[in-house]
Amino acid sequence: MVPNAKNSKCDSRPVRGGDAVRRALVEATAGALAEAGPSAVSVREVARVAGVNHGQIHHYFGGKRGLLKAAMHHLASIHLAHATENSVDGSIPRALQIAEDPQYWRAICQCVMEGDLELAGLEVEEGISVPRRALATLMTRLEIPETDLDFKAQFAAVAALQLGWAALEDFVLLISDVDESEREAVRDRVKVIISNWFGPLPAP
Amino acid sequence: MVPNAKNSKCDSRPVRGGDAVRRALVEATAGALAEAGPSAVSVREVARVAGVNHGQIHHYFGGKRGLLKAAMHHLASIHLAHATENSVDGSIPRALQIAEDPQYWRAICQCVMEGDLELAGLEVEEGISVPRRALATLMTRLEIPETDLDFKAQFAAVAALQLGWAALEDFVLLISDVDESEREAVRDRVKVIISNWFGPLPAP
DNA sequence: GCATTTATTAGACATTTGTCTAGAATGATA
DNA sequence: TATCATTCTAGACAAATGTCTAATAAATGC
Repeated sequence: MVPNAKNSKCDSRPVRGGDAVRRALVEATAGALAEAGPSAVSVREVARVAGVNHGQIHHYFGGKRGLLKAAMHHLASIHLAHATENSVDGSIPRALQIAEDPQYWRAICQCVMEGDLELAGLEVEEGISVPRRALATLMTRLEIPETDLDFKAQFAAVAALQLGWAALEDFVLLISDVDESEREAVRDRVKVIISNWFGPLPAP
Repeated sequence: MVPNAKNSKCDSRPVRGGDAVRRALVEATAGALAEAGPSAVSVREVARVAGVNHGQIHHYFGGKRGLLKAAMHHLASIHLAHATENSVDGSIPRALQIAEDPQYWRAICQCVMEGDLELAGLEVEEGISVPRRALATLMTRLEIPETDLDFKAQFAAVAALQLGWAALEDFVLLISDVDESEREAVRDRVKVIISNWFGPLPAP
């Protein structure tokens, strides 16, 4: 990675002050986490792009693990804010809203693929993870019995589709022979496929 | 990872002889590649589970990069053998046959997510990668014009579904609230969803 | 049996990693 | 101004990594 990165607000002047340092580190970590996965995050590299001395990580987060958790929590709270905000304004909330927060979902996929389920499942609210909450909402809304295996398979399929899309969009478009000029159109059509998956939802 | 692994045929007696060493290293690497991604592969660890001195890697493969390429090539050739063998016995070949070689597709996903497209796209035959070949077959079989964006979107969606499934099956089942006893049934239903994606295919 | 090639081993080497610390700089408070 | 807590810096440290090599062991060809 080039030392002269495109992250961090200024790059020339180092970041100062407790909150600013915390924020810069968390944001830089979140980016690296979604980009390359937890094990590939280097605390020294993260500190460099955040414009901060690497010793600060131990000071503010206790170590790499604490920094990763803080970054994941940061991404999850952003996503949760988007999700609730979307459901407030009248629009029907869909199964998972992966197209919205690709960084969050990419980070989840990275953690899962590295086997770090603790990190991937950290985004809980009242004991329930974010995707699990979407499932529960959808099932009550559609009045599905809890043991309907057909529905569970449908949900699992659409979850796999959306996670796969979030994590591998570029590659999927590549093997589908979609060039740059067609990307937007194809992406929109895939969104439609996902939206229509369960048919029209009844109003709450 | 525990040093006393479950890999390698014997574990007690070290592997000897050029071909045997090569094979043991490639197989151990393929496993680690699918499990944790290229950057997480340690040549020393791989040599240990293969029952081989780590110096052999430089001797037989020139270094880590060569070993990774050999492992990817190994997985791709297995998959290609399965694919052609399947299309011979009369059954209709489907878009991608991801459920068949999860190790291969997991490895592909790992490479893509780390940004190592060279490694992910190495599985070429006559200049065309494996997934790209599936696309071409399907399009000629269904007589789809090359510029049909709706079809490309359908193909991209099913590719994302299958890749996402291969890479994240455990996690998807987890968030879908599928417990151990339901796994097999749900998995079968998802296979059906994929098989019926493009409707019945005309005979070749 | 001897010579030559191949296979194998153990280790050196530089680099990178995460952790932790002693001390300097900074800022607030009294 | 003097005191104190916070913030920040530079670096030490052990562990792990990929690369490469000199030396030994084994096998092969004559």
